Amino acid sequence: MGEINIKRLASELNLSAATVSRALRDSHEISAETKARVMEMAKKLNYEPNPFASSLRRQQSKTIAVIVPEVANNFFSLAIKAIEEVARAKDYHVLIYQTHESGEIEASFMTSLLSGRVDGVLISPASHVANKEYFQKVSEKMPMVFFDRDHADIEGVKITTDDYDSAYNATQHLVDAGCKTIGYLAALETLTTGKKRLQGYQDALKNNNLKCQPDLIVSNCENNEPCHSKIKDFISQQKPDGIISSIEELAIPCYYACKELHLNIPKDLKLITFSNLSHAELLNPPLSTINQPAFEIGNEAATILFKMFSKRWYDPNITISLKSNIIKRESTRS
Amino acid sequence: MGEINIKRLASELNLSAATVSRALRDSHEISAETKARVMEMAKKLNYEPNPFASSLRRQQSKTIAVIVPEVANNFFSLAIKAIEEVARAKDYHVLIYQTHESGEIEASFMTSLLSGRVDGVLISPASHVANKEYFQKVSEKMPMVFFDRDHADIEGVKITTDDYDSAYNATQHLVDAGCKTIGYLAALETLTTGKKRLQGYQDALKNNNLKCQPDLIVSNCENNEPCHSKIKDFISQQKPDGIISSIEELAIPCYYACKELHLNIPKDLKLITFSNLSHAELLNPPLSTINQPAFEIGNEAATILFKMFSKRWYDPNITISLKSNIIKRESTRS
DNA sequence: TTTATTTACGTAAACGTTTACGAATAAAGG
DNA sequence: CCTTTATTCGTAAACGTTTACGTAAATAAA
Repeated sequence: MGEINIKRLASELNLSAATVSRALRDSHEISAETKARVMEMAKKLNYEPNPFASSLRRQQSKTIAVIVPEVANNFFSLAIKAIEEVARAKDYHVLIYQTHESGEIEASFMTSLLSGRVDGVLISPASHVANKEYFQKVSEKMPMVFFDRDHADIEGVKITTDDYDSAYNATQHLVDAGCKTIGYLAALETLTTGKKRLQGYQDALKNNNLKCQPDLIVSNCENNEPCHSKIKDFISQQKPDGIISSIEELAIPCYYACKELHLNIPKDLKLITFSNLSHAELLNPPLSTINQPAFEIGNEAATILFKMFSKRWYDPNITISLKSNIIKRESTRS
Repeated sequence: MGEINIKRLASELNLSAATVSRALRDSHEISAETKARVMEMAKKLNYEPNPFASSLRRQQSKTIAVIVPEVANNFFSLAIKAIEEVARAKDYHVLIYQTHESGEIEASFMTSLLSGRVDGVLISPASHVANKEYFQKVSEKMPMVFFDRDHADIEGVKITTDDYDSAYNATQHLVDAGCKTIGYLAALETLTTGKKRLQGYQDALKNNNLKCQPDLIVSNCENNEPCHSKIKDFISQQKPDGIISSIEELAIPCYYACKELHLNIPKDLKLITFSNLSHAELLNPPLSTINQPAFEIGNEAATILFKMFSKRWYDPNITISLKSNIIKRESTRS
């Protein structure tokens, strides 16, 4: 029977395609009676307008892109959940891209978006950064919002958390719990996010007159396998009595390392981590966490993006910081 | 300076748009020399072909849709991770839709896909089912693959796990551990997935000559808040010494309920659950799980979808079952 | 040499919408 | 009565590609 398009729909109704188009878009130029006829016939024939023709003509895609390092991550999956909900409410579609922390992949995605495939971008940049100039290019062409992660040297709208404060407070919490030798598991070091967390940790140490030795900081530890032994070595050699982990993925190995080293959490070693683990309460021992408002970040970022679409947002260079929530549990009990 | 399109690119090169288009697509009709010139200029001008014009003309979108109940879920986020990777390798784009278990939302997404916005669909259907006829409509129009969840009365390509066997084996495991009164936390009851799990549980009980009372089955428990008290009431009233949970979301409340009821896992109550919790090992006590190969399911589903695109897949009605992995931990120790 | 074939490119139509412009009718104003 | 304005719809161009078809030149076959 062939596909049903607006011309066929129009001819069924003895109308022009223009009139049908306008009726479907509820234009004031069309009489109520005609609109009703069009709607009815459209429903009857299961007419679905071709989005590509529409996007081509109108120069807008009704689609946004979400670029994240990984989907399978407690934080990002929650943020995506929120973003999809906001988009759906606006009848927008959501394209998902994973960079796997690669700057090259990120660059390839971003430049492909220059084609106009999307009306806007929500991005949490990869930690392995390549060139960065594509950020500029994309944001010149369409609204773009950074969420959670960002680069200090790139302007734009950014939704982050209070990374400095929460790292500072978490470290202070360890100090208050009696820790004297506090290790830091670093990550995202190329990003503002990671830098601020590290700075919060270091400043907290200084303000408590605790030494801030470089060998208390474990870096370059974001791949999986070597990570565990690196952390285990760190614990057995430096013998920290407290650890703050800048990402969840580095805190989990601590549990295993402590088991293997027969160290008790929190007696021998107290542990707190940035995390969106939903069951931290049920771990053995319950894990103290710096909980980022992942859903709220996604929600806020998407909401602002849509405001930018409708020109109800004017500040092209602002950072909005949402508060993280430190939840003290058994793993940092003094 | 205006947007750079194929016509401008062509005029820069003193070529026709047709030649440029063919060169960019590496057509044999174009000389190597011309191709090189075109490529160079395209790169120089940062030319990105308009995907809508291309999709409109070629009648294909280079995009697939993934419809899931939730993104923020250990299972689905892993599956999506795999799907995105497969899609990226094929230069395809991935649209994400969340149904929140609503059949109406699902129906609305599916019918909107009839517009041709995507070349194929990967779907894990909502548990609250509405009409179902849209499954037929969509699969008539484009390749579609069910993953994890499916409806028995709908034909199609389905990638599932061995729900019956794994539920049976998990129940048997509880029996072997000495359980006599084994409760079942039901979910997904409208789906084949849920029915098979329940059947596996029931058959295992029968084959072990254990009574299979209806009041050992907790149903309609997929919303969050009422769920906890329902499970707590169930445990305190029916006093099961073993529980198998058909989804992770129902197992977690058991931990809290047992705490509140001062019951010890596994001494008073043994617990095993379908789950993709990555840190089940670290829970208190470590949780026995029926681990579904989420990544592999996503990978397999996406791979088959692409085979369907290229007509290298012929069976329109087949169910491929991947094996789940039962991991016995402290929570079911006898 | 003539004819057939291949190579390399151009012309123009097509994909299915949307919208600027125009026109016809009806209503209102003078 | 004529003129203006509002209402409602149609015509045709435009969005940026792709591709069927045609063609000129070069090469091969005869």
